[in-house]
Amino acid sequence: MPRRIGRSFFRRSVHEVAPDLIGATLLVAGVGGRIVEVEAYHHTDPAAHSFRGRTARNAVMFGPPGYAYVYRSYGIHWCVNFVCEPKGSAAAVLIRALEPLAGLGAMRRRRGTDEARLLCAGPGRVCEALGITAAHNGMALDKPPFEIFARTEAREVVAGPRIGITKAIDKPWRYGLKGSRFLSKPF
DNA sequence: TGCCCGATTAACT
DNA sequence: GTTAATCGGGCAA
Repeated sequence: MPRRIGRSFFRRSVHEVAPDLIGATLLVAGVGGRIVEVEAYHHTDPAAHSFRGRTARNAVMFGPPGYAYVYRSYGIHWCVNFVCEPKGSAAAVLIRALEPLAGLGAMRRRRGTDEARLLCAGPGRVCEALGITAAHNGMALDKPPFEIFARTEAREVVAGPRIGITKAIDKPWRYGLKGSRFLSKPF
């Protein structure tokens, strides 16, 4: 049986947690799959929402690790992060893509497509497929509806520049499962 | 208050 | 390759 990830998993550097999440399994109310792509953000990082200090939107990032930070992107999509590091670092890992494994029917219905590769390839798509909305902002990651299981097999992680940002674009803080066909973009 | 831009996506040409 | 959809944050005035 896979090991359930607890809150202490997230109380480390965001750059340790991020690659460690590659290959882990994320479920929301039983729907989800293997995490194949994430990005790391930190309050010292100009590209991070927490860079300019705490606001109503990013307040969860400034709280304790092991909680979900969900925000509205471009006024349309939802994106989910896992808050990391001791409280105050305002660091988080953005979940960018999954390999769909559980609840495929629900994902297809929510996403309006049958193509497995397009169900969870991108942060907005992950949230739509898993039914994540503002209602999940601030929820604990070790309690329902969230379930996260540690990876059980060795896997090769690749790193590269983050996507969709204009600041700190040189930082190689995007991590992915090497060779996965479920990435939002190849590395 | 008003204006611009963004950790995006899908539907265009 | 380009663009619309749509809204909160940041900054200028």
